[in-house]
Amino acid sequence: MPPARTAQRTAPRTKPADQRRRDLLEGGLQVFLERGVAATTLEHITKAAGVAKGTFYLYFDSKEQLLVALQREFEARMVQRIEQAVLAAGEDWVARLDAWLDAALADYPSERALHDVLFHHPALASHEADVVDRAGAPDLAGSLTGLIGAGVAAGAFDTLDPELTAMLLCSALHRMFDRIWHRDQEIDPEHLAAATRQLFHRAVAV
Amino acid sequence: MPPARTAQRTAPRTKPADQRRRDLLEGGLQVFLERGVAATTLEHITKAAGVAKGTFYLYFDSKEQLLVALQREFEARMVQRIEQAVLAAGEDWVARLDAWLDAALADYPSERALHDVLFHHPALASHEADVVDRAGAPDLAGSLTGLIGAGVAAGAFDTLDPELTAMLLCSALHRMFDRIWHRDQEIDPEHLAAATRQLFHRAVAV
Amino acid sequence: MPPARTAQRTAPRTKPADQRRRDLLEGGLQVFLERGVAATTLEHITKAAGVAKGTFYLYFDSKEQLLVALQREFEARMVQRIEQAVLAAGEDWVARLDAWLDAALADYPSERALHDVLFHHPALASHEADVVDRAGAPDLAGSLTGLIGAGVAAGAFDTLDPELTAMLLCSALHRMFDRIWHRDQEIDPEHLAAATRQLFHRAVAV
Amino acid sequence: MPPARTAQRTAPRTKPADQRRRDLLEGGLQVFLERGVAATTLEHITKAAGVAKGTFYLYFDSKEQLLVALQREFEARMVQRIEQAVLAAGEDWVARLDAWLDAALADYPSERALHDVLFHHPALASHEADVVDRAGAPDLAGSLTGLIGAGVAAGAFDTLDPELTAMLLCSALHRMFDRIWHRDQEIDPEHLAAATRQLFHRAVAV
DNA sequence: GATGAATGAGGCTTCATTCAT
DNA sequence: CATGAATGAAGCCTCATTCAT
Repeated sequence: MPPARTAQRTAPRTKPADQRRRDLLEGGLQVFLERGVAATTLEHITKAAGVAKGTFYLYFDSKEQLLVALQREFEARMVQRIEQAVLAAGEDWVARLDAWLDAALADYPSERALHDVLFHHPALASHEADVVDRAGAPDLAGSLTGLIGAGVAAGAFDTLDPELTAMLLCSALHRMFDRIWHRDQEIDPEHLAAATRQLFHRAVAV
Repeated sequence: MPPARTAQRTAPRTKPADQRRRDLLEGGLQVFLERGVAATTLEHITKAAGVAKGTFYLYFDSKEQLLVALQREFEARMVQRIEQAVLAAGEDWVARLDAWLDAALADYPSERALHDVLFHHPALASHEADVVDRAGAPDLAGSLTGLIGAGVAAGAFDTLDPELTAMLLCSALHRMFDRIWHRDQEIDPEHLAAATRQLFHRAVAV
Repeated sequence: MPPARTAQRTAPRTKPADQRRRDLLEGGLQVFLERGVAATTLEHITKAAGVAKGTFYLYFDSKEQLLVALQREFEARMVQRIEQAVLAAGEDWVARLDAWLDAALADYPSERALHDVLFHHPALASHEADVVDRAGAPDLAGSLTGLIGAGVAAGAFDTLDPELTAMLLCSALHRMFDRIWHRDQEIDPEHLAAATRQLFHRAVAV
Repeated sequence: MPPARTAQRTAPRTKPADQRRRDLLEGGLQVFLERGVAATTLEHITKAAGVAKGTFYLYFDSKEQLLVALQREFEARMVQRIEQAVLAAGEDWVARLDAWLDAALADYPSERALHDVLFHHPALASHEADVVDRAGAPDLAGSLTGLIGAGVAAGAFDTLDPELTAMLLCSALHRMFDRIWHRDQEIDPEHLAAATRQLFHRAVAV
């Protein structure tokens, strides 16, 4: 026999921890996008997540930590998509490189706001923030390093230092989007892709 | 309430406006370097500049404005040094490109803290900050664009789009230093220079 | 923002003290009217008066003093106008009383902003402001007291206490305008005059 | 930074919202009385209320709002006392009017400081403050209007415009106390009551 | 007399974080 | 687990007043 229900019992007060964490992450992202990181308060975040202020601290140590978690997620997701594209590109090394670049180019703009908001905050660069352990998080440069390194090993690419080259190319991409976005320059995507591909090819002497 | 009286009546209180502005700029830079932008307060800045709190607002509208002024100065100075190096490199286009790169590589590390502090603050990227007029300020990418463009025109370089290529290379440099610094990776400067030069050369098909 | 330097020195630097005081008084009044007393700064006042900040203190001890001077002026001018109207009213006591009232009613609205701004500031009522010597300044209540007192002496009016009655009637007038203004009630001036006159007449048993 | 830890862990931090609001209202009143509105800071208010500075903003939007709330309360309480006195006065209209006046006269002085402090602040009269919704708040003039209007309807009083007359009489009372207080005139209360009553009677042609 | 750059005390308000329930 | 009232340090900025020129 079912126990007597009390008249009002709308939502269950406890949710699985994972879900709560998700809510916070997503609520935070949303308000960060809406108002910028600096202008976002804990109040906004928790309200967006549908959670009380104190609850936040059950899942994150500080506002800063939420930001870092978000950044990690963002990059990890992007890496994942790119690597799938590379896998789908077949055996040819140039095709693989092109696939890597195309996927990156396709991804960056689609997450402009995200990228923009997350990576332009002192959290990543402040004096203390380096303390945050980022080790092991999948990153773009690592992904490209793997690809170029393998290509070099296979004799398809040539470069003095695969890792450095990968880092340089990744950096170029990253900052380039920053500049394009922040200057509101209209650049034809096709053209941009062509010029970028040229640089990538030349960088590994294809 | 009137300021406390001191026995002495000597020191002139007013300085030329230019000097006061300088003081503030330098005081601000110093404390930004010491404690990071976010942790710096008006109090710190004015104390470092040897000036009363209210005086700050006679010269800048806000903390943010001081930062922007500093950023402009920093980039302008760097561009100036680099262009002088290029001028001194003679007629050869490759030598000029190398001079440009060497000067940049030489400059970046020497001003690491500066670069670091100034360019990693929302001021440059925040939702509202784009409002700030940066037009006309000399910038690195512009400088490289000029060089590559001229080289292409002279038939010495080849690239689909000089401007985009310049931007990509500048971005690569800029971010690369970020990453190196923030990861505390020890990279042999010689090696780094060689790898970077290779990328630059290849980018313009030298 | 650095102060603008002007090379030129057009106007003569010294004016007669009386004129300077006038300038300040009028400049002050103007900005008080424009932005309200609380929102007005010394900066505004001196700028409106076309005078340097320091100069202000050559003529007034403080912002407060300027306000008091303005209040005195305002009331004095009003009293003067009213007494002229009474004088012009002839020998009849009721006609005189009516003249007094009509003049007051005519004057109040025309200086609404003035009255409003000047008399609604703590200066008049603050804990310290009573220190200000207002003795001897011509005032409305005094003027009415004189009229009623004389009328009583002449056997034309009757009231227990001319002074108190005058004060009550003046107060009624003063506050009434406040209320009307601040509630934006539209009251027919004719009607208002009639009702007020009835009160005045009855107050002195006419 | 976290608040300093104290050894004790006893006192409950939260009170019913009503009580907190009360505390703030009373603390505010107390310091307003002690030092005047203009000289009172949030610091003083919250200290007097035994509350942290931030807590204030949980209950009021600004210092100004606290003042307005206090003013409303003061007038409402006074009206209430007066109306009770009128009720107790019986059926006779003149007795009722006298009761109204006597209660008002009895009340004003007893709350001199309160009245003084609360009603002499720009809040009530400033350019923006009219925005504050005062609609529906019981007020003195409204109370007197009711009484006179009813008396007129009953044929006991006569006046051109009950509302205007009530407003004039209230204003007279209000300002008269101001003037008496601020000039430190010693007026015999009996005498004052007699003179005032005469005005009231005559105003309604009793 | 006149100037206006400089002063600096202090106000208001925000907001990350805590903790008693 | 969850809550949200309470905290209070700290920041930015204003502005009446001074004083060296």
